[in-house]
Amino acid sequence: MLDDLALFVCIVENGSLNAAAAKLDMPAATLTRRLQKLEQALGCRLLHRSARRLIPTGEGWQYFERCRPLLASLQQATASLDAELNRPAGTVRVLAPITLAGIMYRDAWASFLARYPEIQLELRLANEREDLLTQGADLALRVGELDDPLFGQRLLGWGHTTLVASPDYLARHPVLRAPNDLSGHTLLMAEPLTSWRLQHESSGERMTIQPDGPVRLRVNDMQLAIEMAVAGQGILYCPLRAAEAALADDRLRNPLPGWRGISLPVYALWPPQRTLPARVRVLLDHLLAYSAGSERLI
Amino acid sequence: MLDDLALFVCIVENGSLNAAAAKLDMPAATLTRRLQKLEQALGCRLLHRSARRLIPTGEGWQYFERCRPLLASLQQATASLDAELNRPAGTVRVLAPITLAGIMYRDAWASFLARYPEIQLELRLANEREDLLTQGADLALRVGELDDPLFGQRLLGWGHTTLVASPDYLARHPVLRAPNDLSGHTLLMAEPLTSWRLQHESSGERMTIQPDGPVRLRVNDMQLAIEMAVAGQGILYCPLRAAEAALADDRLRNPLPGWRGISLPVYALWPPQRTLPARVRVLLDHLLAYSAGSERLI
DNA sequence: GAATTAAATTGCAAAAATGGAATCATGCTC
DNA sequence: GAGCATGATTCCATTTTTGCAATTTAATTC
Repeated sequence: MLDDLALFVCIVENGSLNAAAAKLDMPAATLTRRLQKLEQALGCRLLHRSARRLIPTGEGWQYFERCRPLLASLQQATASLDAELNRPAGTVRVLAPITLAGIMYRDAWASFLARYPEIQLELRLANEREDLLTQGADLALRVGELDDPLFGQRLLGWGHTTLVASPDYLARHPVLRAPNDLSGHTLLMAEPLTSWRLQHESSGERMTIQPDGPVRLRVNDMQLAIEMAVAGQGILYCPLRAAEAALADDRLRNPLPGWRGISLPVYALWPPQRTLPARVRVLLDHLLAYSAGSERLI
Repeated sequence: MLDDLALFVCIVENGSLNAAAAKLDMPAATLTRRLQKLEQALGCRLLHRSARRLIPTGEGWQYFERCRPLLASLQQATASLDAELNRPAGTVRVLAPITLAGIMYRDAWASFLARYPEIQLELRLANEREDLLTQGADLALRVGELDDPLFGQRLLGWGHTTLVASPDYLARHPVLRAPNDLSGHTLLMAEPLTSWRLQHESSGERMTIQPDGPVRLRVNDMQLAIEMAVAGQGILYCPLRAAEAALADDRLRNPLPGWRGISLPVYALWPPQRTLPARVRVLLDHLLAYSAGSERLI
């Protein structure tokens, strides 16, 4: 109906069925019939047509004048939207765990923003896994294995974890020899790393510790947790990357030599759709390149 | 495409395919498929849909926001136009011979205008038969038989004609006994009555005279021609109705007793279309009623 | 006035859309 | 956590629409 109206407008604009047919790249026969259908639907004749002339009726003119600007706006709107959506511009909404985004990918956001000045990045950080669809997000970063096979996903890299404590703390407390020794220590818990999963470096043996008893501090800010560890307040299980600087200059050490935290896969996840909008596509590519650049060690 | 977009907007407005299907009175299956087709055409997903949820994507929201107001305007425009065109309002353009409209139907226009205050009447008067379509006219009045069977037509009545001359003129000139006697007289010709067609009242015998020789005055204004006849300038062939008043008070007489001008059919003619717009319909009805009221004697 | 020609329309086979029923998926209740 | 109920999707017979070619129509030219 609206499409037929658009055809009618095109016919009037071009002055004949054949001209409109050429412009629209469809047979004139179709135009005739759809015009007839439209006239029937509207209950009035729109064009007086004979083999040689094509003259709008009074009704035809009225419909033409009233509908043409609106139809033109609509077509322009869809065309410009189409162009916009196929250009890396607009808002990209990303869901990510707080620490992952705030520490591991901090530089990735910065370079992304610098590279795509027309994209507005909206980071919605939360340690809880939120629903991509209800949040209206374009992309999510997830740590750990994914369960939804319908969603698009790519492995970005691996997030390494480690136990840390300050030399000061270690000097004041019993030496750790095995993971179970942790139960005698003061522990700091940084969400969302509530399960401490360790792996023996040579044997590959794995252990999972649920530090539920003697936790001195539980905080959902990784930076603060690390500062507390540096301050000698206890042993912390945290992303390797977050503690890198402190480990490098010996403000923190691994309290359990021979053991390290396991590595968790970091995935990018997006809603099921065949083709990703350009603005999301370029972010994904950027994140992939960034992860590869840091040797997938996050 | 635009129709599909309208469907999409309706789906978003109603929150689900089934709700939209109910409102639009079409099966949900159709909605699904046309939505899929639209998404394919636009090259992006518009709605995240699962069995229980229906959430517009970023693209979906953009299309929705941009297109909804335009689509609403369009639908409203067509709806209001539809209502308007089915109401006796707007402009009616009428083609008619000058004398017919100016003298015979003068009162009809007046009463029509009084009765339909919302109609603008546009009378395009010309003695030449002009093309309804190219003139963009809704209705034409035509005197004499019509030849185009495709156009809509109705007989409005009969236009009687007559010969007239002033008593003064008749006293100064030889008495007429038969039509051929006209050739000895001074003749006044009022366009478009260039063929003088006479009929014997009792025998029905018909004669056509082409007064090409001795025409004193040829004018395309009937009123002026009559005034010249009243002034005794010659014999005039004119519509009976135009001379009625002068005949009644003996300023004019029939110069050829026993003969009268023939009667010509007066038709209303309109472009081929099944249903006439309301504003034209009421004018036609009005003219028919007017003609019947004057006993079809014009 | 007859032939020409450009344009709209129609006929027919093929392709596409439709409508109703069955199926599949998933959030909600018990 | 299993069953239920709702909503999207798919299947298939039917109707509608399309595309091409042939036909008709009417203005223009010779």
